[in-house]
Amino acid sequence: MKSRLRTLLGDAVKACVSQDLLEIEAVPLIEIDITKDAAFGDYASNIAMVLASRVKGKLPPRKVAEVIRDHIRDNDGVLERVDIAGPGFMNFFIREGVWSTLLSEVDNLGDCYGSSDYGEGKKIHIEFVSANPTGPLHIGHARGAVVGDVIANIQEAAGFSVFREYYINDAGNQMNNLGKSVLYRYLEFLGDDVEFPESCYQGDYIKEIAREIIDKHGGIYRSKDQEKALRIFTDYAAGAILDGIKEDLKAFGVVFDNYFSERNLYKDDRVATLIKELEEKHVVYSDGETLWFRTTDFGDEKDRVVVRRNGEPTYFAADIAYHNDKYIRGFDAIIDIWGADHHGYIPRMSACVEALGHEKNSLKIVLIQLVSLLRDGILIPMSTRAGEFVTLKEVVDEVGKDAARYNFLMRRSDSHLDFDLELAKKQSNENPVYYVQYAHARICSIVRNAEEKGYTIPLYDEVDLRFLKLPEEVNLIKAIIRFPEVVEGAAIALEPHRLTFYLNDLAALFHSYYNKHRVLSDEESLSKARLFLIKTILTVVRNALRLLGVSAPERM
RNA sequence: GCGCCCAUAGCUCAGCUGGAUAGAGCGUUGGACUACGAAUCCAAAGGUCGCAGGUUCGACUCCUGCUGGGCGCGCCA
Repeated sequence: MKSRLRTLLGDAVKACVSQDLLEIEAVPLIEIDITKDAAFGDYASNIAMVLASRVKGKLPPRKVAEVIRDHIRDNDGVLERVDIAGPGFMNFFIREGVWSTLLSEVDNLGDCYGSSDYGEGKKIHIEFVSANPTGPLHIGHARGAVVGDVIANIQEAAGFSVFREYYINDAGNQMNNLGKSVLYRYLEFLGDDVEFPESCYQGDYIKEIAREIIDKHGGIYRSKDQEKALRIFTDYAAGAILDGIKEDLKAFGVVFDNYFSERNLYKDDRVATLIKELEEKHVVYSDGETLWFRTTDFGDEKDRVVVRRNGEPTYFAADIAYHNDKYIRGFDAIIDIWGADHHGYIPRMSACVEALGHEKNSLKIVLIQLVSLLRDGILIPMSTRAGEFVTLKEVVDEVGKDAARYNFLMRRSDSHLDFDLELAKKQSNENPVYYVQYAHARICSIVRNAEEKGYTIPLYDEVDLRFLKLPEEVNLIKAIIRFPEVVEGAAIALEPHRLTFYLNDLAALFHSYYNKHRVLSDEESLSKARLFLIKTILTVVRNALRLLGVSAPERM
């Protein structure tokens, strides 16, 4: 509807311009807003006010609005009337009955309703989670996992071709640390007198891995060359932990197309080759002992080291190579999901993108703020280093996938989030997941009821939608029609929380309607019209929940 | 010291990229089950949008300064 009006209005403006009624340099973006007050119609546009200041001869906004209005060609008869109000708003009143005709689309598209071809199939790479395989995922990773996953889903629905990737940081010295940690525990178990260093990973999962190695191979590594043993332990531990991470993510509904190992980048000297290329482009320079990236040329506050004095490339060097690789693989746009504590890293990363010759805004970075885990309002203290943390798996096991995911999606991702375990478990009105799911189950229940009474759930052509004229019904229809716009908006803004807010609104409209009016009554035509209406609500709720990765139960 | 983010109802947060009278949930108070599921609904109370300027037809939104909180500023990852 919105886009329909936008074309209508755009054409009208063009007509005015071509008839020299309005002299302007360029037609600006036509904005159509949904009004919050029925007195202002259904949609409103500020176009006349925007144009008024740019028009040669400076016409008053209301005058501009009048001229535009006179040139609107509403061939389909969508509009009841167009008012000009306030300082120069154009208020569009949609003809009664037009709304319900739009429901045919919901019925026709079914599971696809809400999707669009906005993205034109462009290839998008989205990287998220990307936690080091040095320990199981904890609750802090969970939010990024869900937000990344849902952004990917939304992008797909908006017509992009999406590739989900997890970057495995498996090349730094933290991996050595991991191997050492397991090795020490291993030797400890075998009775050797070792002192477990404080710098090593303290978590119990290290012991479990050590125990596993003993179970499989006994003490054969005790006598082996330490360096060799360390390498074996490192690889084993990283593999085991990564397997666990994959499992935990799967249980959380997060699945990747690819796990990309940082070590891959060092094969065939790919990092070194790229750095050489960058040197030839003069974006990397040497000061005699270290190599620097000239990120200041692209807005960073200082240049960054890519190869250390000792000849070792930095993490940053690998990251340049990784992002370069994404572009080489042919992605049109790249989305990175990072913890908010990495925000200082953004200027240098987007500097790279520019230096590599790509458009600056082809890389978008979504920051995820920290999560405070609470139980009954009391903060649960966590420390990754000390191995004291609540894992993702524990949370999912305790509160369930649906509640966990939904709770992480209820706020903008760049604002702090309190996650209360007891609240997330409560099956009450304090927990918004159930509010939405309940609406779904409730509709399913009505449908079952209707079928028992001999109704078949009607198709669009089988009902007379003129029966739906209650204000509650019109509001519901408007909300249903809005769904594709919400999905598209969320995709453009990379803001999945818009979906949860929308779902809450829709569920509220439905619950209120349900409490006030009966779907199934003695009047058959009315009942059928209403059955059709709730069927479209069902479709939207189910589709939206699917995008969020939350189940839509038929009974609860 | 420099940079980034945040500040909206008692609490937790939205506010659709500058629109008309700033919204929702929780909490509080009072009400609704002899009809499709009360995990629901209805109503009321609750605000100097941190403070002060500026930009314009119009500011919670953009700019500057200040106050208060979070984070970042490694040849760590």
